[in-house]
Amino acid sequence: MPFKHTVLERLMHYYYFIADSWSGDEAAAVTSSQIADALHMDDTLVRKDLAAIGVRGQPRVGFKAAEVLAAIRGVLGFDKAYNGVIIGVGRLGSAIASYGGFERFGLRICAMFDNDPIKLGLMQGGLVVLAMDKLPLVVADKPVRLAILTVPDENAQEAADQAVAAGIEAIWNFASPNLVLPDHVFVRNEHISVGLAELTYSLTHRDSRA
Amino acid sequence: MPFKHTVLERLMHYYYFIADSWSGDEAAAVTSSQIADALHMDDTLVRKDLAAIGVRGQPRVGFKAAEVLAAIRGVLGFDKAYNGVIIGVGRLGSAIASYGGFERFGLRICAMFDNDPIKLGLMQGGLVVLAMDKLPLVVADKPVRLAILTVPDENAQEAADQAVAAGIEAIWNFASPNLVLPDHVFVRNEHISVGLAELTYSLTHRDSRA
DNA sequence: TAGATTGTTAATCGATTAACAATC
DNA sequence: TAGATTGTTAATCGATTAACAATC
Repeated sequence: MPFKHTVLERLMHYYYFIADSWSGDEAAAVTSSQIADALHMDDTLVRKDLAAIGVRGQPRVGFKAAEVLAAIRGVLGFDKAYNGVIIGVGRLGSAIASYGGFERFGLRICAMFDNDPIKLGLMQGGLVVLAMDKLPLVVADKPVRLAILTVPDENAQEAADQAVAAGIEAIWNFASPNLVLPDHVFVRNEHISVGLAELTYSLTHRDSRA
Repeated sequence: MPFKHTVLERLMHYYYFIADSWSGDEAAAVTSSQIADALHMDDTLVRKDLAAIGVRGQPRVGFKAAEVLAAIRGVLGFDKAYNGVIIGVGRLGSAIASYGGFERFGLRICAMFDNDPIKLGLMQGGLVVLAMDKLPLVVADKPVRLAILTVPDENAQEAADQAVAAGIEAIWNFASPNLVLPDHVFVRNEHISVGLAELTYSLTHRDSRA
């Protein structure tokens, strides 16, 4: 069942809302309209989404919070462990390395790579910086499935090619260029400019609203 | 005309593709199918989008690249200047401060704020770090319309409230919590976990593909 | 039981694609 | 002119919402 991007987004929102408001009580229930109200959406859509991931509710009661959380973790893959590496130890790469929130979702950053000799060996968020030619070894050894790409734009394609050659299956691309890669490699682009476009658009057109 | 998010994304993609492949020749043209092929989409949709932002093409020739670029800049607001501030001088805030790519889209970062006394006065990307109580002065003085929020999750709501009280019109939220703010404030959430969800989902279900 | 909530079918809505006439 | 490409209407598709019977 190929989920569209927005469904994943919604599941993530459900997850945060339920996790945040959950007492920890195994039997605690949440209704589709509680979720819908909090997220400003239709309750039917919430039930559809939950049905799609195999959660059954109870009439007059709602859905067991613990069950919903577990189902979302399962579908999104948070209950499995993945190794990831960061390629490009600039400011952004360092910031991501020091972010501790990935483990909660099953992602473990296990190494950082950079070609700048000055950065080699440097500790960043508890990780040593290795030279790019060590990438294939590390990928094969752990094994590593995900590469987080935080290199300068002009190096993005080459670094991505090296990652794919090493056996990486998915790339989280924080550089601007759209990478040209084999179809079997999954790419998620995190271009900052898309968010920026939405913001400048809203600022430009806000006078005409309300 | 309230554009949906995805339309803005597409316009941004058109912009990058045309800007990258453009010779600089004022008369150079690009056809809807050139754009569509490069971006793996239908050429009719490209023409619809371009028509929606008021660009007229020429049969047998295509659309003038320079005209399309100018129209997109106009719609997205890249041709106007905005001041922005960064609130929260952690690693991510510093990384954003040192990113030089915003000016191209009309956004100028003009100050950074943090409550940690150790960070005050520190230079980051050419900007001095100021205490949060200076925020209203700076916002009113420049004036500043956008706040980039890179504080720890637990301080996000409070910092957002202060920004709104100071007169900020839009917030670019890099923290996890969904902010509760007045309707007139535009919020763009940049939760890292949405991208992460897409990646772990793709890694979990990749075996069943192809 | 009565009534709140789920689960599901049908209707609606909007966005994308197909078809094709108009244009240069 | 012939033919490539635009512009636009009609058809399709998929996603969201409405309606309501089933359930506990």
